[in-house]
Amino acid sequence: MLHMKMSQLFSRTLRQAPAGAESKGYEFLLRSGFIKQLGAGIFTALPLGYRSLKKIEGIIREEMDRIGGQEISMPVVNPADIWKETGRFYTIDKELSRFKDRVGRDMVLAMTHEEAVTSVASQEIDSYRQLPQLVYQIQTKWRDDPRPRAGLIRVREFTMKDSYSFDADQEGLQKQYAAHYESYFRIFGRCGLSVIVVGSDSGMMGGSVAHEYMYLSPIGEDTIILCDHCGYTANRQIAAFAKELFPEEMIPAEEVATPNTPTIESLAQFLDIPKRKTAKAVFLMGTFTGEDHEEFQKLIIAVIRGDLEIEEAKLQKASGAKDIRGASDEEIRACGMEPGYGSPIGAGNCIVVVDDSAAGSSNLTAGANKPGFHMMNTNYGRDYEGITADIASAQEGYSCSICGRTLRSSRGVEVGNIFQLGTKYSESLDCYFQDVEGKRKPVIMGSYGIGVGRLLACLTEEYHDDKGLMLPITVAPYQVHLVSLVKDSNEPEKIYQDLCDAGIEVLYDDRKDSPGVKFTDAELIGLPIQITVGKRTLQEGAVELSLRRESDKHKVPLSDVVKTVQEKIAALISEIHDTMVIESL
RNA sequence: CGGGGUGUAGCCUAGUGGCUAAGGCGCCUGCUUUGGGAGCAGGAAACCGGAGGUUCGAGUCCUCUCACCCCGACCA
Repeated sequence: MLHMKMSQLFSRTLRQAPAGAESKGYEFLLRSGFIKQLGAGIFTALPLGYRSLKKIEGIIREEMDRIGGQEISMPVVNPADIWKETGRFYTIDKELSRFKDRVGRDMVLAMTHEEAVTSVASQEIDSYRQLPQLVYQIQTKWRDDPRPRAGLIRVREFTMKDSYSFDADQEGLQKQYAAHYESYFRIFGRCGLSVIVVGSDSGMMGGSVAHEYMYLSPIGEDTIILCDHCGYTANRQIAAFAKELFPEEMIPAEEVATPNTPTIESLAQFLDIPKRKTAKAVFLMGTFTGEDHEEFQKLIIAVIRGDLEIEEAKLQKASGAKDIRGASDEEIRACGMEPGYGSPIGAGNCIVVVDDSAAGSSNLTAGANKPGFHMMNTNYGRDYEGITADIASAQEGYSCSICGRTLRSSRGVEVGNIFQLGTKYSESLDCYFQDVEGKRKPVIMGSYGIGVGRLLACLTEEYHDDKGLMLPITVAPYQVHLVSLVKDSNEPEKIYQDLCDAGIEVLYDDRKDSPGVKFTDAELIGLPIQITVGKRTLQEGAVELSLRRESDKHKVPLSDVVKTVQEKIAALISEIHDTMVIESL
């Protein structure tokens, strides 16, 4: 339906914000009657909110179709078999919800659809002639997140656009990846959301190259590291930075009494040395999955120079652990080390990961694994061994690894991501094709997601004032809010019909409420164009037209209403298109 | 999963262990009113999250439990 009378609208506006609406965007989504919460991280989209979501989905469809996507719909409930075959049934923790059907078969609620799509592709694709392929869907996902929060930003049930590319070779994947890279800028641009793209960790998806699209906002849960000079951007989970190393001539290690110095801070102070002359050992318990899918736990010792901090996502990747958590004192002692005075020197059965800051700097003071004692002048390679990797957390103020300038950090919300999956899923689910020479090869895949509800949530954070929402015309539930302040006249009804007949999307406030109520609601819902039909102007044969984002009203003769509105709509749309920034890979 | 908090009508809130649980917004009826959340009159709507317990008596105290929110852990 293009139009709606407010007297008929299913939802209603709230004068007061329900308790628990932390952010403004979320508060207005609730107050304007866009959404309603049903449970933790579970929401109903009411008519207005659903219309906005469908607008966003419409933009996504157009842009996916533009790069050759074919829309499909895959089931939310999957047989667990395919998830067992890829191993994710075992490697993903409680976030993946499982249940048994009546016969006792293991089932899962799909949190993403790599398994399902690869399974179907394996049956459809046999030849290089059928490649490349791109399919997408806009489908419900369930992820039993340990902590939903922030309204629609982080929910358990949500709608996601997920697309999957299938290619015969790496070049093909690159091409589809690049197409998505650009397409996403068009999608977010058309919605009116400015985003930045950052390099990211591939997390549970596996694969190598990945990017995230970030809406920069203090409410974001991710930390982004940026270099304003050379344009380097990355999620902190993988962000690199330039580390200064301090190699020296190695000198013999020496035990030294250091009472009451369980922290780097206290140790450096006690010995009167800079923190960078120390090696910090952080102990974590890693959960690993063996060949037979059996889980086991192993202590991980992460060694890093004392002036830096560990980035757990990097450590997890470097150690190969499926999960990582802080180790208890007992667990540390069980491997022969002393909490607060620990180091990998003489460590028992555990995995040692050494940050290159510690490996590349000499004569560092590390724990002696004896309460109250440290070892001075320890050296990687001589006194202990381990995997070396970058496991340090990038911080604001550090130096850019590319250009050397100072890095900045910002908070961001991930609204989209693109992954180069490679052959992880095609190999495990037997999705092979024959190439020109008749050779059997696994299909090379990519996977690409956009959170639709999260995108709307970000838009409401970006587009509001103290009175309510002011969504861009491309995503607002309706284009025009027609407010009638007159009775005993059928002129508003006529205007309403004329606008509808012209294909304009109108929300018509035909209620018997007072002007104040109507104006306030119009501001709260915040449709981009408002037409007010009042007694005075009507006597002059005119109505008033205003834009939500501006305060001034313009008189428009009755005969010009449709035309003027059409012009305004066109202007607002082209304004969004004109300010769109599209980046290429 | 750890820490903290909140559950009283659709929404926001009040309610020393003591009569029939109170108010505002919203809702219904009637009249009045129509350029910024109107007025008057009348009305409907709550087993006070749930279960136990203490007590002559529990919305109020105790125990357990459930739900939701916030911080952290976690997370595409």
